[in-house]
Amino acid sequence: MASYHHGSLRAALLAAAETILQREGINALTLRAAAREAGVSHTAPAHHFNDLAGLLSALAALGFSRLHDFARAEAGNVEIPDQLLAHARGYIAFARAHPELFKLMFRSERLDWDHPDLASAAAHAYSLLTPAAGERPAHIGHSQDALADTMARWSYVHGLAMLLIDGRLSAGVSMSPGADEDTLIADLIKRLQRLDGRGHR
Amino acid sequence: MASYHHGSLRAALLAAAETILQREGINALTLRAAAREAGVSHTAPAHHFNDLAGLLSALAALGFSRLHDFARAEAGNVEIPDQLLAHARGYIAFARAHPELFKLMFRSERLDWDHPDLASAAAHAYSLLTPAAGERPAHIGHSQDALADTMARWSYVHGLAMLLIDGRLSAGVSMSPGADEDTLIADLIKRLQRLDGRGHR
DNA sequence: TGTACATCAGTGAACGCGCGTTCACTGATGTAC
DNA sequence: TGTACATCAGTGAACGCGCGTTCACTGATGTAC
Repeated sequence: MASYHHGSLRAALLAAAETILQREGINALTLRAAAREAGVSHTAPAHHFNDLAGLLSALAALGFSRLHDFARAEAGNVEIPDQLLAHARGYIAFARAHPELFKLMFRSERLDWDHPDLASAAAHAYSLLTPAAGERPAHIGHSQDALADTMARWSYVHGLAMLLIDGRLSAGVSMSPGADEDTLIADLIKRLQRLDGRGHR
Repeated sequence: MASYHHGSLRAALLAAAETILQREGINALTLRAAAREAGVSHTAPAHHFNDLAGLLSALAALGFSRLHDFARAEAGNVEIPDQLLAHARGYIAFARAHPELFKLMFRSERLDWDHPDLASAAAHAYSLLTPAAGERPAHIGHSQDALADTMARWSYVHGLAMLLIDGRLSAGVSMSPGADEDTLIADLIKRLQRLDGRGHR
């Protein structure tokens, strides 16, 4: 353990990076800071991640995979028609549990989307929001409609998550004193269902 | 003009900052870079904005005021019941026209929300999304419902804007070859109306 | 109308800081034979 | 089972860079009398 070689420095650096992210925010997250936090020389990270974008991208990939797990966990014991809402609850829960990590995942200018790990982890997480084949009547299941539904769902859930963790909803809009925040959020998530379908029903 | 005093350096620095933002992104926007772009010594900006957060906050305030103008312009000749959709169209149009500025406006960790200009400009812009008093029947116009409606609207429009300018919708979700992007976006904006009201109608 | 003086706006040299990167290195591990 | 050697993982000193900040300054403007 106290040997010259660390053994699992890559994982240790990712954990250190997440610690810094939570404690000091994204601007304090540098290659040198991650090395310091992991107790290792400041040139070591370059052996595992080429540069800062590599480290941030790996951390974001880890975030997307954890987002997926949150959504799946929430949908575990739920019946098929309610899975969409469960996934949305998981999405919001993840954003509130890991706000800095969530924000990093959408700082596109600092991530390298050519990293296959990142791209596939993100696609995997978002596949949970696309309408399942059996979820709606077959005759209106055109791929164009499914695409629009996916975009609408993703926009709503993502926007809600962003504004919640930015404190813009509870700060900018003055909360009524008697309002239960969790109840309000649960109500907002339920509205997600209304976005589906091209027609005005 | 070639005098020692600039005369309108504050405005010139804001314009220079916006140029840098568009050209090189938010990470390149520093006090020194703004001074360079404006052709002025690198200590000059401190006379107008205390520090970088001051400059960024002033620029964000300018962005919120422009966002408000976009939304109002779109709603100019539109009848009352359609004003909400017009405001949403303006919101999306602004985000697409000034993507970097829009992103800066939501980089909360780099802005100073204690600056009164910023807080009021943001509140002014967002007042356009809150349900107007006469917009809905009085007997269901409880303030709690109005708050939830505002949050739902804001979440959806904001999420859509964010994902659009990040290229995540057209990149992550593969666009159908024949799909007209503008038509799709117009359809998505129309769905905003369905979010209103607490009940399931 | 003039004069004195305070204030404002911008300059330019200098500083210390943390950053990423380069470089020659050292110790541990794996592999060919 | 041993030996030689290549490769891998991490070290530590040194570098140049752009940054924000401080400081003494200078030129222009406004104001009191």
